Amino acid sequence: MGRSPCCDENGLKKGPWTQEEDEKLIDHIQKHGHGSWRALPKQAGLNRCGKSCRLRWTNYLRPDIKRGNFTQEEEETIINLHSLLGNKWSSIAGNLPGRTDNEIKNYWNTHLRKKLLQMGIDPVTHRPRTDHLNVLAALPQLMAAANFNSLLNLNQNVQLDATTLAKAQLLHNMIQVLSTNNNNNPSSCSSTMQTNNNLFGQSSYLENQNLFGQSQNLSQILENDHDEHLMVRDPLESFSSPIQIDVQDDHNSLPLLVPASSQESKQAQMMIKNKDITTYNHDDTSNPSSSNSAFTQDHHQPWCETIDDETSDSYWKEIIEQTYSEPWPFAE
DNA sequence: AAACTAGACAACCGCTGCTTT
DNA sequence: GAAAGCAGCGGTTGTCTAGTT
Repeated sequence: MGRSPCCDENGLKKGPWTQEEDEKLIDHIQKHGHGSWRALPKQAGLNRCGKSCRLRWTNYLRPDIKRGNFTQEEEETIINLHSLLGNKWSSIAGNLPGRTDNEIKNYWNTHLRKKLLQMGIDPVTHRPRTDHLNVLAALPQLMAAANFNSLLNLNQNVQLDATTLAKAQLLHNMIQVLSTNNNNNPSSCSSTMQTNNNLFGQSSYLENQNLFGQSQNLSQILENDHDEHLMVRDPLESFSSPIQIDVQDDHNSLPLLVPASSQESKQAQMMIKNKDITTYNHDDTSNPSSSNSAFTQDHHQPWCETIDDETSDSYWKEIIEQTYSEPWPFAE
């Protein structure tokens, strides 16, 4: 497709538009429509390329453009759609009347992306960040209080090398944190969750995405009993009882931001394509496979795969070093 | 008051896909 | 079927402004 860019032509003005240029463009389009963008500048008496005119019109001068701050509803829609569509800004903009792809893209990059990062959510995958610095942000204080000696005592009858022991201890403490947050006091959850609540006024996103993402991150040690609670098998189960975590089935919660399966993702994209976004509801009880159980059983699979792939020694070395703020004590 | 920095957003650039010739 | 033309998309850059030192 060999074609030289239209803006290669010499002498055409670039940069910010003046009011006079805006008026010329608006006047011409109101009278004649834009027709061929390539031909428009000449017809309108503008020393610009057609591309520049099109962008100026679609992103700024169009009369149906909505100005002003994004509402919370719009924010949620963008995040939701972004989790389904990725950086398909024009598709996202198609579901937000009055907003342009450029505006949404800018808003994402300057606001929403940061918000998600602060919440410990990867803005690309819409899953808990895997850099474990954030995932484990709440751990250090608890780790300090952890009774490592008791673990050693408990392990006296088991042959474990130091590395395995450290891994087990870390998992053990992570589960303690998770079970504490869930069993004792829902309001005393991690700061990450509180941040999330502040953003959306609801906690469901994080309950689905982050907290249980963490639980399911430990897939090798968890067992889902397919009811409304998760049976957490402690990695050191020979030394302690399984921990039960209650899962609130909040029907008033926001829809899941990430489809439970690739099939569901396709379904969502189809609906968006058909401008039927409002009908996309993960909690559709008429279809059991799309209910929350889909999340708890299927959705976590990629996340588990991730952790499975990362259970190398280097991965653990990094986690343990960061958690204990000490050098890896088991260097080869 | 000047210099510097960071955030926000408008605009540009290069590429892609569709349509036309 | 190939080449050319075009509009649109997404990533990136440039510019402006407000806040900080």
